[in-house]
Amino acid sequence: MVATYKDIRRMTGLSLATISKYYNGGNVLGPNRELIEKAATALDYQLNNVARGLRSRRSMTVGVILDELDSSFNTTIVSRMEERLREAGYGTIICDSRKDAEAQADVLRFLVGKMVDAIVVVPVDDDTSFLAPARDRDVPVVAVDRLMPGTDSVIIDNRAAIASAIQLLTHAGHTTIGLLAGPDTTYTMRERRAGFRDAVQDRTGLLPRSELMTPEDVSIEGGYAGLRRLLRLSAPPTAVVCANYGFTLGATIALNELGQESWPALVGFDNLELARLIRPRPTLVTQPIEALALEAAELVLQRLSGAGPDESVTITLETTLLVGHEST
Amino acid sequence: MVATYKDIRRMTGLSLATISKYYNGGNVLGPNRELIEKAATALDYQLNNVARGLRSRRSMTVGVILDELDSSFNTTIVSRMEERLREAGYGTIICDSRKDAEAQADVLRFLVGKMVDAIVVVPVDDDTSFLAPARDRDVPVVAVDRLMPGTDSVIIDNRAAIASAIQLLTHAGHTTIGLLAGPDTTYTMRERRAGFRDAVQDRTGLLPRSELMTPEDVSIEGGYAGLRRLLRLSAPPTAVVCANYGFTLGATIALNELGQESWPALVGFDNLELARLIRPRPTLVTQPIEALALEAAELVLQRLSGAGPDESVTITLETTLLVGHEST
DNA sequence: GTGTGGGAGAGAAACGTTTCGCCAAAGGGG
DNA sequence: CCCCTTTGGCGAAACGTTTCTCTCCCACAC
Repeated sequence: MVATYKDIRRMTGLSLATISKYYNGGNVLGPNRELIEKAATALDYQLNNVARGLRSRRSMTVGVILDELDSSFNTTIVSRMEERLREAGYGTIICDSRKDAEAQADVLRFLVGKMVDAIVVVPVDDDTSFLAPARDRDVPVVAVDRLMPGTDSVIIDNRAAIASAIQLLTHAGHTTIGLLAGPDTTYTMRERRAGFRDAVQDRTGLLPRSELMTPEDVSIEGGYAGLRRLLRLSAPPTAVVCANYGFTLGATIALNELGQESWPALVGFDNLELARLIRPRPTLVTQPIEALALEAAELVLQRLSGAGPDESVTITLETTLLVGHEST
Repeated sequence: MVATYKDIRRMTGLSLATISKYYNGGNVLGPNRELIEKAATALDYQLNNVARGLRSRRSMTVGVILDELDSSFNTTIVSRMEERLREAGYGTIICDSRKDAEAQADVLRFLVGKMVDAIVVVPVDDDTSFLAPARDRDVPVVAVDRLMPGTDSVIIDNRAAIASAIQLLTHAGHTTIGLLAGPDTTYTMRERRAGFRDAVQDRTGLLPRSELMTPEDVSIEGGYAGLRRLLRLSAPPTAVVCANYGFTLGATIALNELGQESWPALVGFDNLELARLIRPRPTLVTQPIEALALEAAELVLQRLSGAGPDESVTITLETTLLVGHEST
């Protein structure tokens, strides 16, 4: 049988209220503290967080919904956030929505039913209606990597990120630049696409031709097919920007199957580790993923402590450009 | 205010016991069922799992401890397991021990304190003593990818995996084969090393020279340095087996920095996706990671349902060999 | 007609905490 | 020396479920 306050009461003669105070940082006299500590170790006592959660209306868990788990971006987010939240006493319940909006809604309900104190989400698209069950029950929600109206968000400056890539490429003399980006259904892709259009116009005075920036399937395959399509154009780009990590991988695979002489300059996204491995070594827009995770965690903790403004908060972080080898 | 059974009682005139029965699959008359359903939707009722957990002594959460989160092996494990467990109503609390035994012990205590119903662990080493708090409280533990005495385990047949690689290589005429493997501190590495030694002896009649199979740092860097060291030997191997994914990556990086003419045949581990990307395209020992995850999930659910034998269970899965391009 | 058994429901007691209201003693300022 | 506040502590009532024990009722077999 697992020990409870009652066992400690039996051993110490103190009341449950005093024991509770001890475990919650209240005022307890030194001798009584020692008594409780002795009893607790003798009984191998472990506080029952479920009972505590019932009374105090806090489960001390945070739900995290990811659009996919098999991406280094998301695993870094989870790893850092989990660490920070655990430090603060919160458990992290993870759910993979597999980029499926319906699954995402299910999962959110699941988490609300699990009485999580807050929810962090990397949403599959821009539709925020699935958050209703959380809102109804005043469960704070923080969106990561997506700007959601009326919701706290932690994002990166996608336009500036792309602009820095374009600046590098135009500086190196490129005038025809292609973009591998996904459809406009997610905030992130929309911003990167808009950032591309604006930056190209800014630098070259011309809007990029539409066939240079059609949307691709957000996947390695999409990047592969997209790069091949770009190079088959009658006036192919001399440089290509990949709007995320999957496109970068796919484009690199495509390049590897081509002769080296036809390689365009490539600017990719994310994942430093792989940069060492793949050829050509691309210039990379690197996101401050760990900082993103920590900001999200702090925002959650702030909301849980009841602090923070009434309106929703948006935190924007900047990327850095890691210049590669054969890309300019 | 969030609705409770009492609100449903007020609306239906039924007792709490009956309402509870309804939510737990007991016998409730049709009309009363409808009454409850109506009241529940009208009140937007959501069952409070914390209260339920207190009374029924089940938190409906499972803790998962990973030695690292940034590995495709582990993310696949988590993703599949989470999906299966959620299907069964369990939330998955994830913790990253970052390959640190002390952190792992902390995290286990943290999870036990969170009253998880079971724990799944990919342990950092062979020391099982950190599991004591779980054992003391009869929290079932399932180890993944490690054989732990006295603990349910789901593993792959590491010896057979390596043997299949050696068979392929010796069949192709290789007689001097190197191994990139980590130190003997984890079960997995020990098995793969032993499998290598046995298979080489089996096939060539000779034990492999010790300098062909010294331990490396388990990391991409270790694979990189290890491969270079092997090729600098006075009698270098004509083929190299990498005992895990990191070694495979590191060795491939090293190969890419060498002239293609000096490439040895390479057999690596895991990650199909990357196999498309890297050159030379290695032969890969592929583990049934999803099956591993599902077996682990089923084992957990079985233990949670009270079924299963008294002794600890070991489930062993087989790998397949995915023959690459330039590896034979 | 009389047991018997099970279905359906009710009341009340858990489950292990936190918290509310109350009290006694100690400390401090006038 | 008295009043007021603070400190440490106590008992009891929550928190929202599940579960134990009872009762009623009806069908069924004998």
